[in-house]
Amino acid sequence: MSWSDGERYALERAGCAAGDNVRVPSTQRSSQSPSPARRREILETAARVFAEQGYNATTVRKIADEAGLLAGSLYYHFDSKESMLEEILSGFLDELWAGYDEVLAAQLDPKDTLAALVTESFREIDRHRDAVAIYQKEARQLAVQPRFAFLAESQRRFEQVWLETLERGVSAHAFRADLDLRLAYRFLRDTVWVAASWYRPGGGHSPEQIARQYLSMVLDGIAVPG
Amino acid sequence: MSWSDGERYALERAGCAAGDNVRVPSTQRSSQSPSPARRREILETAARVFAEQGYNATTVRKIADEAGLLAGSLYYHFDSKESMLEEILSGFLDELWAGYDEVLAAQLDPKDTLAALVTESFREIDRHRDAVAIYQKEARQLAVQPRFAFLAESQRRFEQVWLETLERGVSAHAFRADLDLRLAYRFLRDTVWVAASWYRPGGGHSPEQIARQYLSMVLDGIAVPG
Amino acid sequence: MSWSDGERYALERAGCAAGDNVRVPSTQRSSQSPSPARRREILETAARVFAEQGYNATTVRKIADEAGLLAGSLYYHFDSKESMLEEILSGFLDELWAGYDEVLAAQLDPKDTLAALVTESFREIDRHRDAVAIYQKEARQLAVQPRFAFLAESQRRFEQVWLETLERGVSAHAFRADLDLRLAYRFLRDTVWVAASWYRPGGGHSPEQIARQYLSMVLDGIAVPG
Amino acid sequence: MSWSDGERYALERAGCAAGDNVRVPSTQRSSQSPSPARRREILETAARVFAEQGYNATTVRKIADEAGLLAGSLYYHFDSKESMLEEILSGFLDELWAGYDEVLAAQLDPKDTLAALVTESFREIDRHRDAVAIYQKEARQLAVQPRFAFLAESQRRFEQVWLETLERGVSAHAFRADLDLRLAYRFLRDTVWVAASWYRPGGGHSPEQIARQYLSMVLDGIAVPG
DNA sequence: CATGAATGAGCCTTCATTCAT
DNA sequence: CATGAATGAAGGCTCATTCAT
Repeated sequence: MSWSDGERYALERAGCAAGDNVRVPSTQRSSQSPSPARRREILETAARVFAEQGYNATTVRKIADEAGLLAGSLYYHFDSKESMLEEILSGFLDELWAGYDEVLAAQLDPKDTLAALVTESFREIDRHRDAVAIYQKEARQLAVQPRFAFLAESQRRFEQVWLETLERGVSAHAFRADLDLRLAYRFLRDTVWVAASWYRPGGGHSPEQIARQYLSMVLDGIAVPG
Repeated sequence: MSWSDGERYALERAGCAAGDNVRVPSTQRSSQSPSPARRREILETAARVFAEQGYNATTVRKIADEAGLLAGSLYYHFDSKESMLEEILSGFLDELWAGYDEVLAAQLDPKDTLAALVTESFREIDRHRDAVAIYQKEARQLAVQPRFAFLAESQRRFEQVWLETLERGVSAHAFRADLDLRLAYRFLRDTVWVAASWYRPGGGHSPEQIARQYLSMVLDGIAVPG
Repeated sequence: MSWSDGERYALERAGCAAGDNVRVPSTQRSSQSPSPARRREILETAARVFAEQGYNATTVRKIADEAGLLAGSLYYHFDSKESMLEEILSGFLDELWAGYDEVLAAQLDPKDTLAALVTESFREIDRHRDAVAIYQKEARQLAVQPRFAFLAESQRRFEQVWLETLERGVSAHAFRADLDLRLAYRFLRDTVWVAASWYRPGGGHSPEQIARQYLSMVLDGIAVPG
Repeated sequence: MSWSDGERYALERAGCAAGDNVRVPSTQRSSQSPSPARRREILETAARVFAEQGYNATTVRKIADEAGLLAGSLYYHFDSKESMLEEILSGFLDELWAGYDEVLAAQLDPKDTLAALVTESFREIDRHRDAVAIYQKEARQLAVQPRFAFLAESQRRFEQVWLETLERGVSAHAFRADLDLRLAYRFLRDTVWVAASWYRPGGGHSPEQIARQYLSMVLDGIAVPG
């Protein structure tokens, strides 16, 4: 398998200019504007603990301990445990969609689009490992709550983007015609995102390297053999 | 892609004679001796709710409600919420290993072994959908507890079996030689098990059909072309 | 001043057959039906403590202590601290309106109606002293909450009943024509209900005796006529 | 009913020279020396919010918000939330007693004294509406605390003054001899002060007008004399 | 077998208060 | 004078678990 220009484009893309976001974050600094540094620090701590122990199993005390303050003090920065979760997830999704939108705007051919999306996904896993892990574990249950409706919306758009790409690929004879596309979509989606459960940033493989390997396995499976 | 004898063997296997279990369940009828029927009924209810809402988010009262008794009454049948979880997971793993062991005992060639393992996995997903979903979500955190050491042990053996199969396949020139085998292992493992998160028993596709599709995607990716 | 038949009717009325209630209590035993005895016991304790210390200043621990159980155990009987408050207040208002409705149904002349209403009020103070005290102190702030809308509704009907009685009395030349009726209404209303703040059941005066004295002052004044 | 000289005296009295205070306020400028203007502004805000929401239900942050500073900044001006309350209540009582003392010093006859006291009370309601409302709601619970002993002391003196006036009136055949004086005292006291719960300064009626109406009802009753 | 009632530990959250800047 | 950030003590509530009946 050799890399097309499109794939190269995707794999080399470095900057992440914000495209049109999927949603406007409802938590734009809950009315106050406390020091963003401390705030982000706490949020990253929360994300890590949520990812490690699960959202429900995580106590705010634990977060506070790890962040070096008392449980009550968290509430100076955040409205609630849930609002931390919301901010973590929406922050991740916003960036993800910024990346995806840029890929889509490039109007690559189906195979290159798929490669670029996969690569972008691994980049997001690299950048938001904790958020992705949380997302994997909690999204299904959260999505039914009005507050987390943006998760459901994101899932919907996600499916649409990937399915369209697959369909375009089938039409263009880039992907096998005998695929059950919904199954293939799930296969791809899970295959990529579950990686967050074992991926460790800075662990020998760059996101791009992993993406390349995954693509090699995945693509040569669903591509029309040549 | 055509099906080898080994694959056919795997796909047709119906019975599930218990092979040598990985572990002896410590919870064989927690000291009382209630009607096994009611007991299983409750356990299945618990599994369903655990799978739907997550173990932590599930209250013992919710289980009781769905099973048609009061929360306190559960403790006649089970020692604790945790012991229900343990029984659910160990029951699933015991059956899984019974299936795997039978496959391994057949000493098929690498490609057929892999096919048979994948097929067996989808059969277990079909039979223990809730348990698999719970396993996916909770195993990592549970495995560190002594009580759930059998999870870690199972994971270890799981990795060993799959890696060996892959290695044998590379040696036999059945699988591509340029694979990062650990990556390929994770890829396979996740790809198969995550299916539990969307699979619905009796939903148009039999486990064997899904297995075949997955194998088609996966195998033609990792198989040596040509 | 001598007592008319109507007043005598009011003062002698003993039984309290439930007329048409103002509202259906939304808290009809929150889905369970735990022993009504213990439930009422706790509720009376809560009412007493609320009346003594104020609703906000009362901790559920305090209620539990006084009722002889642990704080958490209250939640077996009640959904929340607020639901106890609701039940206390609605129970009182339901009985009050049962009494008022019976008085109104008797279609007495204005002066007798007023006397009967005042007497009935003192009877309710006697029976629901704590509830009345709570009502006095908290109603204004509670009434704006949807959950306690029945308070506002009751106040509205209350004002209507009393104002009508006063107006009929003025028309019938039973009450002075030079009164500011809204002022007189408030005067009467407060005068009667504030008594709950100092009234002690079984303290020498029966509700009927106190009602008689109050009526004497309200109707005829404290000054020596002439 | 016509107005005696004494009543006229009472109704026309405008100035409010401070007589001998009941107590020396312990909070005279809590150790700092901030601008008295800002201080009073904050105190009035606090009084308003206390009156609206109740002392316990009022957060120090709410006061700060309404006063246009941060919660912590209040502590530059005041020692504590409680000290604000104390200052509000003592300020009101000091002025009230200044007025009462002046009335008493005039040595009017019982009926005129009573009229003057009532009128003075309505004037205080007009001037210190919030403080009176707070007093009504919180005094009972506060009075037991050493810090608020001045409330109990004031109540004691209050009762003494009114009871004496009533007794003098009965002796002088100005008031009915068949009254239960303690009951009459409570009747009068409540009747007057509860008005604070609905009185709105600048709402059509001057304090003197309301006082006149109340006196008319209290002294002569609402019934047409027979 | 099941219920009703209670326990007690722990959770999220609130809030008066402090204090360095 | 005021702010930003934190403290620490409660407070309301949940929930797994127990146990007499």
